[in-house]
Amino acid sequence: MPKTEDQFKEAREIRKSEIKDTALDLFARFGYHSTSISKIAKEANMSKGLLYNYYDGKQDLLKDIIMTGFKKLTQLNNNNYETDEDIVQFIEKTIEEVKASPAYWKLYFSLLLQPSVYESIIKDFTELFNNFFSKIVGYFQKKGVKNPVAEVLLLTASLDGVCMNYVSDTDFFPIDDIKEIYIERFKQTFCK
Amino acid sequence: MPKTEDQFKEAREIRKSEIKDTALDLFARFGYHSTSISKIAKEANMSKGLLYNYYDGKQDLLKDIIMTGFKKLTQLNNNNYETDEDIVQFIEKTIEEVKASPAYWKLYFSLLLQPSVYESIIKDFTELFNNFFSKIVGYFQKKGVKNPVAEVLLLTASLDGVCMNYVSDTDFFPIDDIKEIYIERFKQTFCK
Amino acid sequence: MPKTEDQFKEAREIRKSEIKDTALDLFARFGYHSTSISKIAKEANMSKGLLYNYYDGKQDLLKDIIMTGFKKLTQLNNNNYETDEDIVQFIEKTIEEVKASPAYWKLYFSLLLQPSVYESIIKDFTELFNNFFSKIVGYFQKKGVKNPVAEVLLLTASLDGVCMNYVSDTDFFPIDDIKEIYIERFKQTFCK
Amino acid sequence: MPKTEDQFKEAREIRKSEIKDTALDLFARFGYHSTSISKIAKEANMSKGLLYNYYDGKQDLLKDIIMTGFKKLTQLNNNNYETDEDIVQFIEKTIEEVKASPAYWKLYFSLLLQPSVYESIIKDFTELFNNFFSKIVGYFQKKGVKNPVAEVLLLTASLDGVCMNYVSDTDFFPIDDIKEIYIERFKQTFCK
DNA sequence: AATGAATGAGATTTCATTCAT
DNA sequence: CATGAATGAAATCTCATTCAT
Repeated sequence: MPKTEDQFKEAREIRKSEIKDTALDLFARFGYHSTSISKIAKEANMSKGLLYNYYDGKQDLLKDIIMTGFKKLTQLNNNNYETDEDIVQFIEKTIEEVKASPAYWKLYFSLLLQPSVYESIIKDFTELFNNFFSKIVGYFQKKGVKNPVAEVLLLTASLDGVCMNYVSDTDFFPIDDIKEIYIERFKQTFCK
Repeated sequence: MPKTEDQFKEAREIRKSEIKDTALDLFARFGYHSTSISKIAKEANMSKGLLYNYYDGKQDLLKDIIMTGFKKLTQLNNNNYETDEDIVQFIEKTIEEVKASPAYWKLYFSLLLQPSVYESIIKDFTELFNNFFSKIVGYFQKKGVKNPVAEVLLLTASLDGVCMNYVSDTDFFPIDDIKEIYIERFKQTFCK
Repeated sequence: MPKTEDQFKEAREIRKSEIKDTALDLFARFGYHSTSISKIAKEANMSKGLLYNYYDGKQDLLKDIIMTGFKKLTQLNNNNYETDEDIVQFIEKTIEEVKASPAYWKLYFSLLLQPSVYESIIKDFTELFNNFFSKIVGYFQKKGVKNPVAEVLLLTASLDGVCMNYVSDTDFFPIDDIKEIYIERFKQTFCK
Repeated sequence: MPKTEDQFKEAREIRKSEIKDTALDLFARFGYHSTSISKIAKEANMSKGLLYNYYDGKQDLLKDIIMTGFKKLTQLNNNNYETDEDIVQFIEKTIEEVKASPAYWKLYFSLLLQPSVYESIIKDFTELFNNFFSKIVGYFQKKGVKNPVAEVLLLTASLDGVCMNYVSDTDFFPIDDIKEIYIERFKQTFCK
């Protein structure tokens, strides 16, 4: 008896998830360029051919991995950056997210400075970031700081650095202590 | 008149510098993996064969590039991190250095999370960093902060993030404004 | 009520015809090698698996396409090449046949010079052609021409050329005008 | 002692010719699609990699083969189609050319009806043909025939057919006899 | 009868590295 | 010192065919 269309679709999604998980793991551990399609297929216990049944190629697979994580992220944030509490929550959630998926963020950061790989993927990210950016600039404007744009960039850049250092060596980097200090200092500076 | 041995050596070093400069430029622009030896040789106006006369291979070339920058860095710092002024100077010098050689630091950050490429190179960096690290922990201990190690890591991670964002888009990122804010805030927090 | 064996057979033949039509269209438009089994199956609204239920493979499908057209052709001709009128009719019918099934003949000509594809198929064609050939040689012998074999080959080769040019660009090539001229000239030359 | 630039260039051209000759032979014998790069490299006694040093790929190689033959062709013709003798010479030269390079023309005809392969290459051919076409239409106009365009197309199509049949089986097809008949008939019809 | 997942062989292509000159 | 031809291993990708359901 042949499977129904829905059954096929579901099985397909499951299989794609397996591939994505495997690939993400390898990409994060060995780097995108040093991970071959063959390696991914072997690790996922399937033939190379089948992988190409699911994805158009390595870039396409990468894109799906990045986008899947990215969608999860957009669902996470309430996208409100008005009160002090909103900002603090944003910082906390960001760090929690990185703690939850260090492999994903390791991949993300490893691609950031590789235009040849990243450019084809980055568009949606930029859009999301710009949206978030303008909102949070508004927050700092209300605070009356001298240079709100620079203020936002310093905030996000610092967070980037913290997250990047964490994913680079999760066992060593005391992310929770640092989160605490960082938030404490943020409150001291902006929430009197 | 035949050249002396020293003259030979010097000429050789000059040629190696040319190669390094070319390669660094290409690595930073297109990424390490997307830059072929052929491209480097062509861009440096020499044959592939000659390039292999100077370097044992792509990795070896990369290592020399990274190490050359690294030596310059060690000469830069006075390696004293005791007074407030020392720390502020460290921050300033770091940012000035990144402004002076954005290509180098772009390459550096792009490799940071690619163990397969970086591992062979990173040892000396770690050593330098550890040396610096323990000294600066001392500074924060004297300040009486609760968690000096986390404090140092937050400082260096933030700086990392700022520098990485700057090299990722030097035209857009207002590094000077951010430096100013960052140092100002550092003084407010730690130098009363 | 279950279907009779004949009904089964007929339904099967209809399905095979659908496949053949689809495949012929694709082969003619994109070429045999550039048309994948997947594409044919999709275009024919069936699964690859089912297609393999009807045909043993790509070559087998091609063979059936070629043979079906070939059978139609044999039924068309009365196979009599004795009078002037017979030859003229042969020319006319050939051209009409090509006008009726340009896709088929495009495929045919595109395969003619690709032995690796065609060899397995060509045998029956050769046989038919030889049969036709000897008969038409007789016609020219009776006409008393010097080299009847060459005469037949020139006739068939010219027709080949005309047909090939027509199927290569049906919209542009004025096949009817050319047919008219060709027959007129044939009559002038051989039917005094 | 390193070779001079000219020596390299010359050696390169020789090597490219070897590759082209080998590939043309294989393409003509087995067809373009059924001939792999590996096979060409093996037959030419070189590694696949080296072949890619000379050509960007299979299509590029094909293009060079076709274009090389095409240039030879343009040099051949005096490009004058005014007198009866001009046309007769054109016919003769065409056939002589096909006799001289049957493999080339087999390849040419085998590609004619394969748009997926040919399209990228055909432009220059079309241009040449159009140039020739308009000139020869003029010839038939002066002859006062009813439909000069159709007349030219019939002529070229017939020649195509003759040539194609010849290259399809050079041993069997009596090209010289046919040429003689064809020219004789042409004279009878148009040169009174 | 019917599906599309799965395979595997082989095709094209890339490129760090070596080598003859 | 200097060249670019040459290699070979490995990467990406394709697709006719088989198979479990």
